[in-house]
Amino acid sequence: MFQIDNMSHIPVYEQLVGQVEMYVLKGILNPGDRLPSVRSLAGSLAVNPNTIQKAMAELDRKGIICSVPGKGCFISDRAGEILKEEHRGELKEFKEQLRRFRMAGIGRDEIENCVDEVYSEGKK
Amino acid sequence: MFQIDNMSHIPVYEQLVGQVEMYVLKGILNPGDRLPSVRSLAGSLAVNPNTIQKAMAELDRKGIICSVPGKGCFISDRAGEILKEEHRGELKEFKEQLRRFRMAGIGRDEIENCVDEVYSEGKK
DNA sequence: TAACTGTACTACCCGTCATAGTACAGTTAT
DNA sequence: ATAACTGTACTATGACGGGTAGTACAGTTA
Repeated sequence: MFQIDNMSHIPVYEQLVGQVEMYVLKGILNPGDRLPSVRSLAGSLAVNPNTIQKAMAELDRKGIICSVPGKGCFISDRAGEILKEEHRGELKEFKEQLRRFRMAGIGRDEIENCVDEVYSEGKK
Repeated sequence: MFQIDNMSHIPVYEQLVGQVEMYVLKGILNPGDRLPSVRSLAGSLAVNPNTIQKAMAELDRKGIICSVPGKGCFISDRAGEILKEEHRGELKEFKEQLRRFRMAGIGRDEIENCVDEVYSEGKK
């Protein structure tokens, strides 16, 4: 379910956070679902338990999961809601990227093509 | 002309690289233009000369500027061309971002609004 | 000659990422 | 109750990158 890219410049714990969030957005992980334990994840991913715990702590801090000592880590009820709100906030940064594209001479039609392509994926 | 945000998590030398590239794309810096010297920039920006030099080395490596010992650093003839090509390569990453937005429930209309807004800025 | 230019090099500080090992408290099944 | 799990906390260590500090060298220009 999870996989780590050791060659990536992105920290391992951030990769984990990102993958959990992605699975939540995709509906693969749903509220109440239990994540693998810190130690089992550390074993299967060949990563130090502390690194896994760091990812769990971050997810718990954001409200994506709910860590319960002795029981495990569970997807929070508001996980999807929180993530969607977070992405909405990234729209500002998105505009900055668009402005850079425009200055780089990338035409509006090229952008429109990308949007059309992505938002047509998986449609009937 | 240049300014550094010490509170940013982005390395100073990367901020400098980004600003030079931005000015090139905006047409404020043009081929042949001479950048302030390493030491004067270090002084005015209150940054170590080594940090400035690191930015210059990176810009020289990418072909954006041409460093000439004893004379100075000058905007390369192909600077604009190189930057536009670089941004074109980022279209793939742009699509990934779009997919994340779509999964986060951001509608196509919201994206279209952003595109329209950005590509309408500064138009007659 | 003097004052500039870019460049190279070493040394050091600091923060982050990751590992390693230990320990403690809560939960669950036997 | 015991054993085996669960999350959590803590210290110590090593590696790496960003940044500073200082020095030095070679090319350019007035």
